[in-house]
Formats: sequence, C-alpha cells, structure tokens
Amino acid sequence: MGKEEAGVGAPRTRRARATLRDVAEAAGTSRSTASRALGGHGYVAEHIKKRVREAADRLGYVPDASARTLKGSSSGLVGLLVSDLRNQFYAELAAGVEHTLSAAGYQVVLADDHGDEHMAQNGARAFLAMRADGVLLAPVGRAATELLVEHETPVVEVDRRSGVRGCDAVAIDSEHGARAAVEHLIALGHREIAVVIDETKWETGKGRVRGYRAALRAAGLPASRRHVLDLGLTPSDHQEELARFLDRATGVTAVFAANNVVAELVWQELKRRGSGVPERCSVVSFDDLGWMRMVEPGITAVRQPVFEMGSRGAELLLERVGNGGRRRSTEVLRPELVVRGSTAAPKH
Amino acid sequence: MGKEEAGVGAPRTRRARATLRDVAEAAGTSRSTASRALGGHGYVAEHIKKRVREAADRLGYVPDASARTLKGSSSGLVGLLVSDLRNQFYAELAAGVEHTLSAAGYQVVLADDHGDEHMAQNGARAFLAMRADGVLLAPVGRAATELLVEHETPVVEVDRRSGVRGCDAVAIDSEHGARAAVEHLIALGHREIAVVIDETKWETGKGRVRGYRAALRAAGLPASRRHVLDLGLTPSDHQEELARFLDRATGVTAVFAANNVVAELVWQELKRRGSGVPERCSVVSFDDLGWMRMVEPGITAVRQPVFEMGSRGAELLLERVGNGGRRRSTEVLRPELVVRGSTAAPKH
DNA sequence: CTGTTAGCGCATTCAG
DNA sequence: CTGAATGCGCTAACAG
Repeated sequence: MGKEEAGVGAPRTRRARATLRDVAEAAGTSRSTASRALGGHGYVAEHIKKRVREAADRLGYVPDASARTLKGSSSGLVGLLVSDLRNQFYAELAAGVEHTLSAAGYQVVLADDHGDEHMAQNGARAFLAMRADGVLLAPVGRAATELLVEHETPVVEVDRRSGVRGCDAVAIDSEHGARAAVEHLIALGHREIAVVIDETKWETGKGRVRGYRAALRAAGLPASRRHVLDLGLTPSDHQEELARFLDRATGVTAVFAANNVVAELVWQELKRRGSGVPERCSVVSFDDLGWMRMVEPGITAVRQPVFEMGSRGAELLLERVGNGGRRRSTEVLRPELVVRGSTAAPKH
Repeated sequence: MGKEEAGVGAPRTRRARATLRDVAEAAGTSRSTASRALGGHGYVAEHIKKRVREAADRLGYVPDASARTLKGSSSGLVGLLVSDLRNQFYAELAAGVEHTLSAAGYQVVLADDHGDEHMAQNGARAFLAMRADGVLLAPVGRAATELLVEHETPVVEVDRRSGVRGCDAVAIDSEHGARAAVEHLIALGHREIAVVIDETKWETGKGRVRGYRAALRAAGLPASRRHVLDLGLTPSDHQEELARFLDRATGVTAVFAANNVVAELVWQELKRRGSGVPERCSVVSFDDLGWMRMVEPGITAVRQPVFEMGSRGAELLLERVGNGGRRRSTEVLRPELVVRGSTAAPKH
C-alpha cells in the first residue's frame, strides 16, 4: 500500500493543505497544466481549465505565497513603518497607504517603531527578509532608510526626509504652513507669539520653526529665543514644563502649536489655568484633528492632507516598483489654514 | 570566463542579493554548515562559526523569509483585519496587537475591509495564501472567520463575535457598560432616555441595546421604540436623520451614544442646535476618546480598554499558535464609566 | 495544447 | 563535527 492511500477511510484525517499537486491529481492533469489553468497564462484547453478550477474549488485550494515569492521576483508585500499608531496622524497615514496598496493588490506589513531608531532598523530588516517589494517609512533616523536603499529596496519616506539619497519622499510643506499660521496671528495684531514644538532635529520640525521665524521677520518683529519651547520627544513632564514656560512668557498673546501632540498639551494647559481662548490667548495648531472642531471655540489649524499623503506615497512607491530606474522625486503637499474661533485680535 | 567572474572589476555591479550559498562560499564551507552556524542549531566549530558570521555581515546577508516559510512550518506572519483604521478605536486596537506581536517576533500584516464583507474575505484569503500563523479579526460577517477556521488557521475575534465555532474571542462587556451608563442617567433623575446607535446586528450593538433596556427595566421605566435610533452603517444623511429624531423626541432629557462615531454626531448636532449640555440634554458615550475630555463640558463616557483588548487578543492568539489543541476561550473585558460634566440632573 | 524538468533559498536528514 | 542530498510549492523553459 503506497502512502498515497494512507488515511483513506480514516475518520476526518483532513489534509493539512491542498497543494497544486493535489489539484492536478484531482483534475487528472500535470501540475504545470494546473498552474497554467489557474494562473491564466499560456494555453490550456477550455474544458481542462474548467475541470482544474472545479477541483481547486472543491479542495479549497489557496496558492502558496511563499512558493510564489521564492520562485518569482515579487512578494506582493510592502512594508510600512510608522512612529506611533496611536497618534491619529499616523493612523490616518497608514489608512491612506493601505487604501492605495490594497487596491493595487499588495499586502501591507505594518511595523511601529515607537520612535526608536533601533526598532526601526529591526523593522527594516524584517522587510528585507520577506523581500518586500517596497517600503514606506516615517523614519526616526537614517539607518533604516540606508539599510533598505543599500539592498535596493524601493523606499518612500513619508512626512519626513532623512536626507538619504536614492529614495523618494512625500512631505507637507511645513515651512509654508507654519508661516501661514503665524502670519494669520500677526495680521490679527499679535506681536509676541510663542511656538511650542517637540522636535527640531528633522526637516519637519525645522521647517515649522523656519516658517515661524520667516513670518516674524517679514513683519519686522523680533524673534526672541524666550518664545520658543522645544519639549523634546522623550516623554517627561511636558505638562509641567509647558506650565513654567507660559508663566515666564509674559506678554505673549498667542501660541503656535507645531503639531497635534503639543496642541493638545497647550489646549489642556490653557484650559486648566483658565486663560480664555481666544480672549487672553490665541491658539493655532499645525495639524487639524477631529477634536479641534469639536471644542469651543474651534481651534484654528493648519490642515494637512494626511490620508492623501499616505496614498500618494504609496502611488510613488508603486511607480518605483514598476520602473526602478525612474529618477527619485520628492513631492511636497501644500497644507491649508482653517480659521476657527481660537484666534482673534489681542485684547490690549 | 565562467559567469561567476562576471562583473569582477566592473563598476558597482552589485549582486542582487546575497544568499546562503554566497556566504558559504565566502567562508569556505558548505551551505549546510553555514546554515547551522547562523541558525545556531547543531554543532559547528567555534572558529568556523565566527568565519561564517563575518562573511554574512560582510555580504549583508539577510535570510530569505519565503524560503524559510516554504521549508518550515511557520511564516512568522500574523494577519490583522480591521474595519476602519481612521477610526481611533481600530487604530488603538491595531497598536495593541502590533505591540504584543512584534515583541514576540511576529510581523503584522494589516488589512482594512472598510466594513465590507467582501473585502474581509479577500483579506482572509490573502492571509491564507501567505500561511499566516494566525489571524486577528474584527469581522463584519461570518465568512472571513469561517474560511480561516476551515483551513485550520487560528483565529481570534476582537471586539465582535461572529458566532463561528472554533475561534477564540476577546470582547468588551457591552451590556454591562451600556447598563452602567444608563443607570448613571437614571440615578441622576432622567426618565426619558434616547439611545443612538449605528448597528444592531452584531453582538456588540445588540449588547449595548440590551444593557440600555435592562437598565430601564430594572428602574421600572418603559422602553419606548421612539427612543431608539439605529442609523445603520451605510454612510448616508446621518446628521439629518439624527436631527429629525431629536425633533420628534420631545421629553427626552438624555442621550446614550452607543459608540464614538455616533457620539461625535450627537455632540455636533446638540452643539449646532444650541441645546445646552448638560442643562437641556445630558450625553453619555460608549467609548472614551481623547476629545471627550477636551471639550467643555467633558463627555461622560464608558471607557473601554481598547489597546489592552488588542494586546490580549494577540496573546490569546500566540497561545493558540503554541498549542493548537487548547480549548477555545472567550475573554470579556470590563469597561468602566468615567463621569464628566456632560451628565447632570434634568432641569425639570 | 500538454507534460517533463529544473530550480528559487533554506533547513534538515543522513552518512561520513 | 561537516558535507552531500533532499524537498517545501510553485512556475517557466523546453520538448513533445
């Protein structure tokens, strides 16, 4: 008795998983014919094709992706690395990426580095191991991007630019957005404007400070270092630090919060100390989240097309996958100022 | 000239990708020895091991995951299917899942079905194809779960239960939470309490309505159908529908919003029509999001341990992966009522 | 139009 | 302790 007979008649000895071989046998053809019939390439007689398809259905056949990847040149996988999925910004980014990629038939492998460069590298290595066709990164450093680029994996950096050559990027025009926000405050009559931010080492943060400074300069206002608070990314006593900053910042009539995280902090602190917004202090945020139109008064904010940025990044990546030789491009998306109630002319 | 020589001295003709064979050759050993040296199994002389490791580093060798999967019995991949990543609830769920899984060395493959059962099935098929070691689902129907379970892929349903046998589940005790919310309103003196919800076909929605009814019943209050608004999940004129509902709902002094989506809708509509919260209408939400403590007054809400639910689901899955024979379990997490300013005694 | 052959990269027998 | 041989499941040449 050959081993093929094993289990015949045995109660429910389910075959672990139907393979192309099983389908071919059931349909009475060779494996390659079955492959062609299912894959739709090459010539296969119509009636055979039908027979194979039926056999495949009957057996619940699902082609093995690993085998395909091993054999072929594409894994159908794209890596996505974000800094913090709990932050709505990244969640929306991920949604945009997923949307475009899944529509194109790719699977998204998600990794969250929690802002840690070491974890980012681990993620990159994993993407490499699974032969990801491409990777989207919101990097925390150069290392992950470099590793990937060295191994000739197409990379698109999203929202941040590490400066590594050989990758595409899509980002928001931080400088422009910040400048628009601060110009709006200046137009209302504010003269002493504070900026609160949590990182200034990447292009994103740098750009926002540049935009802030540019607006002041253009209006002939002095840029005091006392008006800049960089909280840093390491989670610490940010609330308290902000409180002390505001205590010291006498004369300040408006605050520019450089992203949604610090905007939340600023809003809470201002509310806590009963500084009326906008009567005693105007607030404008870079990044427009749902809650900002839910609170009273609504928060004036620079709206970034975050979902679109993710989906555009994915498109850029797909182009690269289709045509590796294309020259690298950086796409810059324009944000837009949405004026709500949190900004008004200063009382004095 | 053998093809091995091709490219020698040529400017930067990088080998596509170093394989174990390349490492073995560079180290002057056989492939199997190299495999053992890197994998850490079996006996390999210390100095050889070192030599292999160095060669691997030098070549930037990254083991091929597809080959491993094909050869071995585990892919190291876990599928995660959510309904809408833009919804903070699912984003946080995903964060919890990713956290636990990546710590255990697994990669997370993310799919978003946008509440469409057909896309859910596609996702499930993709997970099957890549031999996911397990899958976490927030299903929109039975089909995806059934497909996976038939193919003996461990499944954990999160936040929802399709009723399919053979899978684990972790969920929030909706009935308990809803009851606590409504009892809180009753204790404040409310007699006519409306509930707004967007689905009542799954256990989650059903449980919330049950909890609502149970609280009324326990207090001897009548449960009028006029006080229940089920908006349905299909995106339509929800805002308008809600407005009409509130117009008709004379006598209602409090609204129970059954999840974060409808809570936002209710809050906006109440604000729009200037119905003071809580003076003219109290509001309590099932699901506590960041904005609910940012608005004035803060929204009383049933807080669900969402991140924890994701991470607990992942743990359950890992147990199953380690021990497929374990009997299936459903874990129920208790939510907690957080009282804020949006609920108060009715004026009249 | 169909079947035979070969090999993707790896880990695992089994002999030495 | 090491190496040669084998096969995971699939597809792409190549002959028939």
